Amino acid sequence: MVERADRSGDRSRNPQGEGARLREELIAAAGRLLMKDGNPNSVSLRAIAREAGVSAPSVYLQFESKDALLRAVVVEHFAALQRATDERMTSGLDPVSSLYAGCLAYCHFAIEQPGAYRIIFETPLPSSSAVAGEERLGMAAFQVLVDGIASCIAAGVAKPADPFAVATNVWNSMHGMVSLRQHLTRFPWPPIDDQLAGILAALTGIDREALT
Amino acid sequence: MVERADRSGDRSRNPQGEGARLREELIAAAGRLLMKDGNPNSVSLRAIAREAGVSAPSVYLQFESKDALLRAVVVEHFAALQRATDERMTSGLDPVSSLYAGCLAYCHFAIEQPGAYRIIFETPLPSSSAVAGEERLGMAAFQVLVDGIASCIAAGVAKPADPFAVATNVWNSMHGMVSLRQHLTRFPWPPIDDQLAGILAALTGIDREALT
DNA sequence: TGTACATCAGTGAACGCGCGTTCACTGATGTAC
DNA sequence: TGTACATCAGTGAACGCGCGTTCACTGATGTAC
Repeated sequence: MVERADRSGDRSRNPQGEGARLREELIAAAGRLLMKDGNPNSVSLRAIAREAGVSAPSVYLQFESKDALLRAVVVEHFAALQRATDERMTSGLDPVSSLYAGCLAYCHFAIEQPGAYRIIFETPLPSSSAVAGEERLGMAAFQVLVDGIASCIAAGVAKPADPFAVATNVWNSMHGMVSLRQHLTRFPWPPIDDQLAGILAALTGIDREALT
Repeated sequence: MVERADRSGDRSRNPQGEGARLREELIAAAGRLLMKDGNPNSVSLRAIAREAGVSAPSVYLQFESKDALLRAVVVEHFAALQRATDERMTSGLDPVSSLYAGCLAYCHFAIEQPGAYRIIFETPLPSSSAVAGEERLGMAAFQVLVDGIASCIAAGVAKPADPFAVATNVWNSMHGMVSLRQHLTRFPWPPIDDQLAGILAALTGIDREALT
């Protein structure tokens, strides 16, 4: 997806007509910074430009403002999270293991890319049309979880309930698990897959033994 | 607890020997700022001093650095959260309604004081002796939840399980509920007490109808 | 009782820094004739 | 084929700002004689 991951210093100018590549390079650079330290608030426009091997004003060739850059970064990482989750969630195996695999993928993404995860859910986006679009995207992603749970209910392996309400609970719980793990690293956390299986079983009524 | 809540401008110097009062005033000022906007990262030392009606250098009469001030703010708000929760959790009624009341108090605190709640769990504290002390405090607070759940199990109203593991799940889920509510305000959230009751019932095995 | 002095809460000016953003520019590459 | 010109990616210097922190100070209050 990202062809060039230049380190600062050895970057050469893009060929004519390809200036827009810088857009992807900047988003990738932001991703690298977010991977290093988990605090998205400390990621400055200048730091991103530096990481991309480019001067700060160059950012304005591709983005209207720092806010626009950050928005693009959020959208990109959100898409990555969605991709990782959906792939597993719709893997076509039985509904229970699909659901479990999808949820586990969500947790792993959050844990392995804490900065990316945090910027998705903690970046304060100003109310604008761009946000409305993102909101629709978010609901579409959430719907995949709702469907996964509905499938389990339909298959008779989860207890009958409103799939939307159950999905809300599952998602909330996963978010709590992964974000507390990020900040309270010394708490005696159980293995993430065990904890997830336990919570999933309790919230959906799926047999704990069926979650591998 | 805080005697003086002076607005900037009308503050008069503390009487001699009472200079340490400024310490509480600064913490209270930080609290007011955190109540207004939920983003703890945007709370600067200068802004806190301004809110307290005092010049920026005055902070250094009470705190060694901005970090020390922030640490004190975290400790203060953490204590407030613990107080609010413990009061309800150990209210002496039957174990189920105590547990539910305690958890609900936790959620309400987080929702009503989002800035305070966020600073407790999101402030990156450097590894130091102060942190170890805080960690012990945190575990003590968590133990109250563990005990509440253990009581329910002992009373035979919650299904037998490791209380520590169940408490971890409950806490994680509550954290997820409240922190996502803060950031995704347009999601169709169910009423917090309904959602909490549902999750609590599922995770502990307590009869949903027993949670009022 | 009055006066000199110590204590102590709090300040104003200044520092160097990194930030987001603007502006006039440079210099390589492609195109027209 | 060579030359003039347009296009376009990217830059360096500068701006005003708020930040955390330092430093020498001010001025009110209490104490000693």
